[in-house]
Amino acid sequence: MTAEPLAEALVLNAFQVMGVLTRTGAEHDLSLTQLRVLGILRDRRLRVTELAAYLGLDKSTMSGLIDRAERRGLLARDKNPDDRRAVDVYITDAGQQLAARLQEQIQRALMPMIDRLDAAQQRRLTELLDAASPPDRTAAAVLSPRADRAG
Amino acid sequence: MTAEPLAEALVLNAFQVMGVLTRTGAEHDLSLTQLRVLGILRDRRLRVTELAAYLGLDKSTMSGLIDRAERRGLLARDKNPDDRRAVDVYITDAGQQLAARLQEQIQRALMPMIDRLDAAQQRRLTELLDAASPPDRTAAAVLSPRADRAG
DNA sequence: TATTGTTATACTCTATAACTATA
DNA sequence: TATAGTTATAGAGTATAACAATA
Repeated sequence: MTAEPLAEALVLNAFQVMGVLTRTGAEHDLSLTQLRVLGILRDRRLRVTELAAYLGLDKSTMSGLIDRAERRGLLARDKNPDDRRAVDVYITDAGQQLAARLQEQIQRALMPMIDRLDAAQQRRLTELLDAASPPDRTAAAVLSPRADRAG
Repeated sequence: MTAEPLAEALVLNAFQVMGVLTRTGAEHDLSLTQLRVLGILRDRRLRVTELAAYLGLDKSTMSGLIDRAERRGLLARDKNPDDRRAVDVYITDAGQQLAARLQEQIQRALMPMIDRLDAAQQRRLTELLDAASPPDRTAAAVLSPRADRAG
């Protein structure tokens, strides 16, 4: 086999983890993208364009995502006082509460995977994943706030 | 910190791997779902309902996905000879070639992550990911054919 | 002129409900 | 009756292009 077994394991694992995130989000009618928006805004207030950059999306896409989350009371918009073109986006209390619940639920849903390893293996896997993951502040921010501060 | 560091590492890593898959697919105008369809059909011929079950999607969703892939010449439909209600779906030569190219490109795109580890670490990470991942034949099948046969 | 954000438009992905054809 | 697949419909997510307001 010329195939890279690690590549295969990474892809398989990623699909399983994303499955957990997708299903957990779906229980609250949240897409993966909305999940990330909530996670990112948990400890930041960002303008529309900055948020779009975090997610790698167009600003027009961002407008729609914010609209729908705002309609549900999870986010809100504010005029930026320094630049009257800009719009700041921030999470509401309701959004904050939902984000906290999601974090718990995701951790719990990942437990079956984690519990397949003993404590030493868990530590080792964490180290290796951290070592393999290039610093990237835009990637996750779904679990704890500033989960992305590694970079 | 009560947070589970392994959970966080898994999520961060999953987003990075999915980013690679999404970007690679996008270079060929393929969504993540179309990528998976192609991967699954690489070495199987399935009926519409079976394919939908693999992906966890409704059969009506599946119809649309197949329509669009068929229009692009990547898949084709066949009447099932044994059950005249059923429709078999299979990958075309063009689809097979595209799938092979995608596999190469994905492997190459994952290399920056993999190369951050030395050979022993790579083996160890592969083992740990395999140990942590519950058997799941529906998850991946994006890289090599039968990448999902672990279960 | 360039940037920020929204809107109009179009396409993909997704599910639900209704339908046809077969079993 | 139940199952296989398609179609109609609706909504979310996405990008491109055009626009208004501001810098």
